[in-house]
Amino acid sequence: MAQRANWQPPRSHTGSEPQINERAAHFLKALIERYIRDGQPVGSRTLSRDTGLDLSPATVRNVMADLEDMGLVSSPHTSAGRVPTVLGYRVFVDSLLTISPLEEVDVAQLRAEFASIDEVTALLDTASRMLSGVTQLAGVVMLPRHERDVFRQIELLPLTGTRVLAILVTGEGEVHNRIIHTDKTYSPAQLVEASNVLTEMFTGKDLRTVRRYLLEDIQQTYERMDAMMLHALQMAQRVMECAEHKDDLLVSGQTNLMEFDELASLERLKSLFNAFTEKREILHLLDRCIEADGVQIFIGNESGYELLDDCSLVTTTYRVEGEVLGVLGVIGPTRMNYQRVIPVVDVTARLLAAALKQH
Amino acid sequence: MAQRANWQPPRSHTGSEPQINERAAHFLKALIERYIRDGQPVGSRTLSRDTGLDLSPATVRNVMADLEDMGLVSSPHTSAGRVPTVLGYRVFVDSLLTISPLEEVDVAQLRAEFASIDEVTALLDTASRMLSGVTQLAGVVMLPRHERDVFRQIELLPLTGTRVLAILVTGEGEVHNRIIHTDKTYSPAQLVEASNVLTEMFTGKDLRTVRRYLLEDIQQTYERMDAMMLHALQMAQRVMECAEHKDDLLVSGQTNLMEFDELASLERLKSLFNAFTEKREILHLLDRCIEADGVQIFIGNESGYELLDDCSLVTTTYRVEGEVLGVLGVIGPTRMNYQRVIPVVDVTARLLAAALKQH
DNA sequence: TTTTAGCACTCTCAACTATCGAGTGCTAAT
DNA sequence: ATTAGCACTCGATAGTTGAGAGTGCTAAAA
Repeated sequence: MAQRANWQPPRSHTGSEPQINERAAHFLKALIERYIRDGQPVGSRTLSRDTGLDLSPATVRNVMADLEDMGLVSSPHTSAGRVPTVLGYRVFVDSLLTISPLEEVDVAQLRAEFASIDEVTALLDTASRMLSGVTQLAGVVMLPRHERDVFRQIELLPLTGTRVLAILVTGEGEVHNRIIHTDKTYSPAQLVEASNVLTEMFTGKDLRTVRRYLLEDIQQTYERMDAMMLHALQMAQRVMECAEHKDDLLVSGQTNLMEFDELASLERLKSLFNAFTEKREILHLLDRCIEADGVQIFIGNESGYELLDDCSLVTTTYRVEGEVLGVLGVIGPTRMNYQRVIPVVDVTARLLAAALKQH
Repeated sequence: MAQRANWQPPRSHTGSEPQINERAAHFLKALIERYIRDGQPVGSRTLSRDTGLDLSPATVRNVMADLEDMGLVSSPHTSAGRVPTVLGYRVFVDSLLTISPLEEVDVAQLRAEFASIDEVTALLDTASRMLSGVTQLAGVVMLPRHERDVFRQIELLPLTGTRVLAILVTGEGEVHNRIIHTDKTYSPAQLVEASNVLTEMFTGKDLRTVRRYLLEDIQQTYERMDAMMLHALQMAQRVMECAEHKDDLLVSGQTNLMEFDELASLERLKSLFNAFTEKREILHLLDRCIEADGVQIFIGNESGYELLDDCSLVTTTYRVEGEVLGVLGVIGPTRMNYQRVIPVVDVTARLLAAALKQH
């Protein structure tokens, strides 16, 4: 039940896809599946043997020539077999792929892994490890946006000088802390009072509301406030500034990518690994997936990021009660086992969502 | 002043080092310096040209044969030049190396980088990036142990069920938070009271003292306590359990290591990178450096960790007021520029210590 | 006794060649 | 529409060769 992949085949990606007849499609599918398995260009002889259809290599060659004209396959050189192009993968993934859901036992095992975990960050971390562990690719998890988190309590503690440590507790036990600079020094008692004022004022509201209030309403009621209040709100503003940009990226299993010879160039790997530590570019890319419904796939250069040229990205959102919390997925070579990866990503997102919901 | 390297040459590492005469030492030094520069085996012709001494290649060859007998150099094959062995590097590093302190302008620049930073973790992160940036190797920073941190405040917040969010503030604005499970549910008011009791009880004491109290004294005064108190202390125990093992590792610039051909094998890199993400082994190794005074160096297999076989580790401790806080350093290929790396590690540790002292 | 020149020798590296095999495109026959 | 046949292309592999770098040894020179 839970693990049925909600995969929508006919969502075309780069405009319209080439029209191919049934037999050609059959061969394309066979070719890509074979290529994904072996990583070797596939020749006409192999293909004529492989497919159920009883056709001679010569016939297959004719079909392949057609597929090549359509830009779905290409040959590395004259006397090698054919290899799928990005467009070929696209067609494969959009309309040829047969997704079989994960075994219920596997799902149960994954679910159990989540069950023993308490903290949100630990859950996300587990999800990322799970993705990379199961697929043997790199797993990525974009942390939930905190927009919708519920303000719960704020604590202000004096440090040396004009520095104040602010601790913001949201939702079910998320702690954000930050050091802010104030224009004057406050006594511990003053800070306690400010904390109390703010906590009372905002408890139970979500952060978006709080932020809006701080930015807009504060202007209007400006004159009517006493000094204490004003200072408290100014500090709150500083704190919220940071809570905004807290969304971050968890990556695991990077080193799995070293196993694939299509990525084996050190230069490639280096830029890829740098991207994983910089996180910025990957975050941008994942941000673009946040609106999509269901599993989304970027193949090769479709992402627009040169460093992912020989890679594919399979993502989906995870959500609680309809609200999108974040994006997770895997990054691997274009030649990855989509048939398996897609349901894994799908299920992981569902399980993560279910686990998060309990909090 | 601050940047004078406190490098103690005659600290022998693996027992006694071979006795070599002055001329041989001179050649060994020249050979290693050359090899570090070019990465190519060094031949007798080159060496006779390079060194100030006016000796023919033939003479150099005799000396090299001696050095080879002593196990200080080796030749990859008959007709290649010589390459330093681990033992050769050891001698070089222990007694041949001339350390020149960093330029004052460079030091000032690094100092400035630290100056603008507030939070402790950010400082450590900067140190790590600094190390990798300046040396073009991988920088590692072991986080300070929290043993000596001062207990400042504890906050207990109820979550769903019997879960309680504990927030512990130590020193100047370090926040540790953890979810603990209790045996029964507490009302918010009860938790507030417990927080107050604990905060009053422990504020100003260092964590080690607090922990000792929790483990020992608690037994003795057991009967005389009221229920509230007992519960509070039990929770405190749980919290302290975690604060102990919080010491962690920051790594940056891993990808720099991909540039070195001696590490270019994917297998090697993979195990190295895994070690960086696992952190466990590296932490163990750094732990062993914590007692040493001044810069410490592990060359090749000296570390005992197979995965560092072709690597060297240059570390030093950073301390505030005599108290060792942690260890930092760089990891790079055995063929690294020790002459430059050693002062960089040394200075970074001093600057970091100075920056930390301000808190 | 130390240093050096000379020389034969070893080994790597790069370039070149030959060969094999896989796979193709095209054409003509089925 | 499909297939067999055939010439052709290209990559991979192995073997060959020559150049170059560097060595160890020996005998002569300092």
